Amino acid sequence: MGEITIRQLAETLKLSTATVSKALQNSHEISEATKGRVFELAKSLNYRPNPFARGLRRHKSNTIAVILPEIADNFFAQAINGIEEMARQQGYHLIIYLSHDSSEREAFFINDLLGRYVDGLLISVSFDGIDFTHLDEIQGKLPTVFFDRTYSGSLLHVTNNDFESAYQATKHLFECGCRQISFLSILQGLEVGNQRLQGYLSALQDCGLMLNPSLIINCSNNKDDNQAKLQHLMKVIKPDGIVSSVEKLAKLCYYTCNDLGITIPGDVKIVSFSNLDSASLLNPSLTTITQPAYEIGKQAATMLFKVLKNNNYEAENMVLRSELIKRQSTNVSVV
Amino acid sequence: MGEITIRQLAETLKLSTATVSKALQNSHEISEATKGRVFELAKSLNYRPNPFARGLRRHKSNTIAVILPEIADNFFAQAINGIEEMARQQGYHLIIYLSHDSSEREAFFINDLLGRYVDGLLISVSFDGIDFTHLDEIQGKLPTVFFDRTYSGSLLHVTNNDFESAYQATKHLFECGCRQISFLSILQGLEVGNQRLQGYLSALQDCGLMLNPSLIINCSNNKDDNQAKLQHLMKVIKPDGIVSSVEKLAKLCYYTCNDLGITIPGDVKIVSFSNLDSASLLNPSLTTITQPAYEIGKQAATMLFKVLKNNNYEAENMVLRSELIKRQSTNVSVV
DNA sequence: CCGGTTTACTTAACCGATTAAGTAAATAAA
DNA sequence: TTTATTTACTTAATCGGTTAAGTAAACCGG
Repeated sequence: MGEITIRQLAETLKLSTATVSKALQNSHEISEATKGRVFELAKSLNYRPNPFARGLRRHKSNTIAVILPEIADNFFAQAINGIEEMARQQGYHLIIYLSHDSSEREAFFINDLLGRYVDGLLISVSFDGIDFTHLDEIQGKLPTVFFDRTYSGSLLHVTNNDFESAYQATKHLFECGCRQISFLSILQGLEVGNQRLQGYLSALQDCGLMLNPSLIINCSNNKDDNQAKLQHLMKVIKPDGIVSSVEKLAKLCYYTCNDLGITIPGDVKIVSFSNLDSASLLNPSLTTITQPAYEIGKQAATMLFKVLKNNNYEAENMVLRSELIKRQSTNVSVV
Repeated sequence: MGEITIRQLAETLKLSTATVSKALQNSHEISEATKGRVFELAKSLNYRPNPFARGLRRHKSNTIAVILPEIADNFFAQAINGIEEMARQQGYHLIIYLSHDSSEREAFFINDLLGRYVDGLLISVSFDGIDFTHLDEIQGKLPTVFFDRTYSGSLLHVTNNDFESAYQATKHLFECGCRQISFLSILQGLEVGNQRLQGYLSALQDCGLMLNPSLIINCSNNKDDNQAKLQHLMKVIKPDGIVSSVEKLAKLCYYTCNDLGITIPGDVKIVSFSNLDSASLLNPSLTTITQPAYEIGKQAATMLFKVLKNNNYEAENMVLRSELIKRQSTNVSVV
């Protein structure tokens, strides 16, 4: 039993497909009596318009795409939650792509999307990022909102107060007595990474601390590599405070400290950007800068739908505030 | 500048659209010379066939849907990773829906999907589950593979050895000296929940322990409710071991024990089904039954693509093995 | 050299909706 | 009463591909 088509409705009701189509759209051209008959039959047969036919004609899919670096990360998982919530409310479908921080994959996905598949795009750009030409190509072709990880050419975006957060985190460590504060940097090519680094640097200056370049660790997505760098940091440089710009590096710190017998927060205090919901259950519980991930997703989606509705690119970029949550990993007196 | 259509290619090359279409599909009806010309032009103009037009004609979208209860959960996040990997390899798109454990939402999504939007479905069913009629409706209409959370009428599924895992976990607690072993039950209406409970019961029996019904806590998705039940459990029933059938209940145990000054693993030992990747960083580190979540997603997707390719519903259901990882929360001598 | 087959195309129908343009009947305005 | 307008439809074109059916030219065996 094939799906119900508009033609079947029309034949049953002895009407033309045009009439049925218009009736279903509640057009003023159609009499109330006819509309009633059409609605009734459509409902009773559970008629669902074929999305391909509709999409072909309307050049609209009621679908938006989300491109993320990864999903097994609390920040992105929560962000998707926010995005999905808005999409569902608006009756949109959500297609998901994971770039795994490969801009090559990202470019592949975007090429696909430009093939008129989706009405809009939400993206948090991948990091391995040298080549942004695929992102430039989007401009004017596909309504796009960047969130968290933006790039320089992005028109619309929702971000966090990353500079301020990193500043605050660094200052917090200073106030806890740290004088050799290390910064675990990542996402160097992206605005978000840069802002966090700058916040750290600015805080150092305001605290009257000299910048020691060897305290800045440029991390990557290569875990072994990061581990080696952290080992070196903890063994040789021996900072008394660490600002980690992402969650996974903080975890790596914990493991490294465990291995080396370095105690947290006794020997070194740690604060990390993180949306780990079990941060307070860690040993020791982790002081975090927690981004409003769900809200970021929600706001980014809201912005996109606004653009789609008004059919223009006018919207105000948003900056949401992260929160510094102090826990044991930066405790002054060890419990 | 609108998108390139097949007609434009045809006009440029002074061919019919039929020829171009066939050439692009590498049809034997078309000469090599012509194919070459077509491919070259298509490539140089970055021609992308309109997916609506194609879908309309072929009744195929190259898209599969995934319906999950939630995403901010390590198990599902990892499962999606596996699914996405396979989908990308097969050139399929992935539409995601979150039921938030509401079968009403789930039914709404499924109704949508039955409107010929997608080629197949991967689903882990929602729990609030009394009414499964929307799942019954799928049968024969939409190729579907259930994973982890199946339901009784499911034809194809990928699951875990949940009975065995719960059995093993319970026995592990027994071997660690526990004699009052509590079971935190959830997903009672679903096979997975039932299997876990049965595994627990079976282990009790084999260990020669009497079943004390008040040790079985029927939890829900209401956090406050669960918390109250756990408070009661810890204060009044005072078990010396707990098997938690999901991650979030284990976390709640940790919080509850913290509140009540109950020590883990001293006063009570805990083992939980969990894919928390920071389980080993918790205080104390958590003994887990860890499901191969990525693999489950991957296998479920593989099964679905097999069904789609062969255009039948023949595939062998899979049962993947979870792993019991012993950590401090079930340590016999406190470290 | 002729009928039959193969090759390499083209023509046209089709997928299922939307919508511009057309039309007959009813109603209103002159 | 006649014309203009409104109402409530229908017809047909269209979106951009796919594919069954048709065709002219080349090829081929007897």
